[in-house]
Amino acid sequence: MSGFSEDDAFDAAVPLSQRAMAARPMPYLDGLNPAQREAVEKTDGPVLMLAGAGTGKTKALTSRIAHLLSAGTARPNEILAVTFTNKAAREMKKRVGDLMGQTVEGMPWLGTFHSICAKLLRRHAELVGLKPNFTILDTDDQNRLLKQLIVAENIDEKRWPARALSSVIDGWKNRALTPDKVPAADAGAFDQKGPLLYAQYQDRLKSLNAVDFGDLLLHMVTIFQTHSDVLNQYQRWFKYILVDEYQDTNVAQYMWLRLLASGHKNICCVGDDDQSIYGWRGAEVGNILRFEKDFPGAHVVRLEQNYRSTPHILAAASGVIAANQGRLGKTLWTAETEGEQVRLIGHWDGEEEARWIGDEIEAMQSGTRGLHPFNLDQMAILVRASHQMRAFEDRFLTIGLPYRVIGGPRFYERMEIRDAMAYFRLAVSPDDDLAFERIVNTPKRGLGDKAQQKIQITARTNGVSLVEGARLLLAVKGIGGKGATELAKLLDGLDRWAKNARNGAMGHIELAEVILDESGYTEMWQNDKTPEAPGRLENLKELVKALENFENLQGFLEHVSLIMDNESDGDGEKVSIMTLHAAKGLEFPAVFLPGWEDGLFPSQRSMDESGLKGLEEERRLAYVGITRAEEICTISFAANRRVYGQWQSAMPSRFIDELPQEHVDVLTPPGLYGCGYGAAAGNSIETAAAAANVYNSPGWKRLQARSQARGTSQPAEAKNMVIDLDAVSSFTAGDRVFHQKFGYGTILGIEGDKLDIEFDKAGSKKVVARFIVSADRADDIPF
DNA sequence: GTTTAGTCGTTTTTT
DNA sequence: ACGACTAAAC
Repeated sequence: MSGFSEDDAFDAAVPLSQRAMAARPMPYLDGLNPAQREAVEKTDGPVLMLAGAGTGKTKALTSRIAHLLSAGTARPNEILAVTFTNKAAREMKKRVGDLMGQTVEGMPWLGTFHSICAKLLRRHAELVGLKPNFTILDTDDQNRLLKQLIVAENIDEKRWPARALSSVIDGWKNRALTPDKVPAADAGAFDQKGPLLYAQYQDRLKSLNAVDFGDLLLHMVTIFQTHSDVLNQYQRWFKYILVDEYQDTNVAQYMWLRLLASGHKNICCVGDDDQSIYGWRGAEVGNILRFEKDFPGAHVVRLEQNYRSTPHILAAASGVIAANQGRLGKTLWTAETEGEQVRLIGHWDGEEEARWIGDEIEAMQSGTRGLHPFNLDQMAILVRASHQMRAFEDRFLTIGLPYRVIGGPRFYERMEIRDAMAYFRLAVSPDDDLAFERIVNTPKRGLGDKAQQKIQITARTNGVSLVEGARLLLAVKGIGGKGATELAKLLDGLDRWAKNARNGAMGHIELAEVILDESGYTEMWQNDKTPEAPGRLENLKELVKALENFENLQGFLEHVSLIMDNESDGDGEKVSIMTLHAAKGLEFPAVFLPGWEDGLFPSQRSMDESGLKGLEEERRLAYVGITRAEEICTISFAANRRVYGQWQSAMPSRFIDELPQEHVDVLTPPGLYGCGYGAAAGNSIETAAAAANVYNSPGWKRLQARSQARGTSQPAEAKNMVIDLDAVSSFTAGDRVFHQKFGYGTILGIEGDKLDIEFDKAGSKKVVARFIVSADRADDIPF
């Protein structure tokens, strides 16, 4: 194989300054504690770095790379360093660069599992029947393809939806099972048709010259297993292997690593079994638990000194996680002695919880909580499930508290971005059938199901792409009316754009703008009156801006499927709202953990589906949540919550009882629960009755009284005392207005700096005036 | 072919 | 409660 030629260029490129560093002292070792130093200096043989939360894992990992490089033990291109996310990879690259005191030229093999596998697979694509320029399908493409197969098999797609099949198939791919290796035990999957459809799907992918995310790993494992010459090359090449977040690896990733490491055995895996929270998507905690068996003679280093949280917070987290079985075991400690206890408070319902947290954030921001003032960026709300975010969004919008939601749909999987990309893909390669299907009737061109079917049939009978099929169909007048003119226009445009893309008559950025313009796609959103439309137009602008970093459309498309992140909402100080999963790896001075109720957290579904295993993963999630906090950690729960429209009461999370009392400051007075109401209610009528009771119950009154007395519950209105009269005075009752989230509405009245608005879709709300735009100006919100 | 009513399924999410 | 998606009416 000639696989290495392109990277051999790096050999000669090792700068002299870098080679000379071997002779210099090693400044990167100075800031390390003994355990970290051990993890850095023990370079040879298998090493397991058990790094608890906040123990300087990334520091150790990057120092280790710096050590290998500056001691001359390995060249940058001989180190394989894998992460799970692009963000982590970027961070590591940057920090290695910082440590080396210069930009490290190279490190071509520092990246995510997927991006590294994509790179490898492009070199060896032919070994699994692909061309090197294969396209990488995302989940949406994947589902549409599976749906076609399901329909073709005459399966009721209602009862057996494509998403279910895709998760079955992903499950197999995560376990490195090709269609011929699916175990008999799984034969019944997806109504007995799973294995068959899996095989069909793989064939279809091959004929499209495409792979899905799982294939990137799976194909490489297959290649390594069946072509020992290729495997041997890489075993020799990658002298040192480093793996981040090892507890999150699935079977396929594990096999891939083992195959690569079995030569030199210089593999260093970093992880924390207590932070394994991705079991539901194939991660095997077993991988990290088994490490010493898998790699005999493994050296285990424990990083246990925590630099992030106060002693109380650490103790609370330890208390919770201690209830789990089968841990490798770590005891976090800190040199800190000061700090607040973990705060715990119960609320009447979810809305009150959101109200209280909003007030508390404002209080902490202004420093009226007896603590130093906190910046909004330093505070975060971490929830179990994303639907919990809504209560906070609603509340914060009403009181005018700036917030940012982390997570949600990724930039590149938003509808408008995917549509635009489909246009670009077609301009670059007109035979991209999936792209054509996507945009043929977007914007509406009068080409519905029937017209599309005709195109499909024409294309198939002539053995050509859909674009060519459409052309043929048009030539024989197989289609008429508005659809025909529009289709002709589209094909015409595609030709023109393709020509421009090839000859480079205009810059690729300009070309992208022209495509979006001439296709009528931009116009479609400009005419759209839904509240999302302005945001979508903005996203399109951002997409075009992102093109600046690439040479041409082709290059952009090559990388975008693996690399695009949504790092857009960076401006301004805002409170972060995110799921516990999204918070892993982050830290905040102040953290709010709402919704600690049994059934919500731990999630009932998780416990039902995975039993004790599920519960333990939920507990690790609790551990992750608490350990995100540096100074203040506030856990809360609500007695009642509206879930799927129905009021339900719940018991406080069992995890709350696992918090060690001496490290918790209980803001909740006793008596809210267990007074013979609420908890035992069986149906909604009883619940409603119980609810009415609770409101007047002595326990509830005590809770209210005590909260007032302690000063935990007073609203901190200080900030809103200054009424923004300018903002208010530009409106009068009856005005038509527009709001980013709620859409269009009519002003009912004005109260202070809040406007009482009846929204067309969202109902009536009181919203701070500065979030409101007059409806006739909604179209030209500056982008 | 497009609009509108009705049903269904609601964790967590990267690549 | 709500949003997404599908089936029937326009």
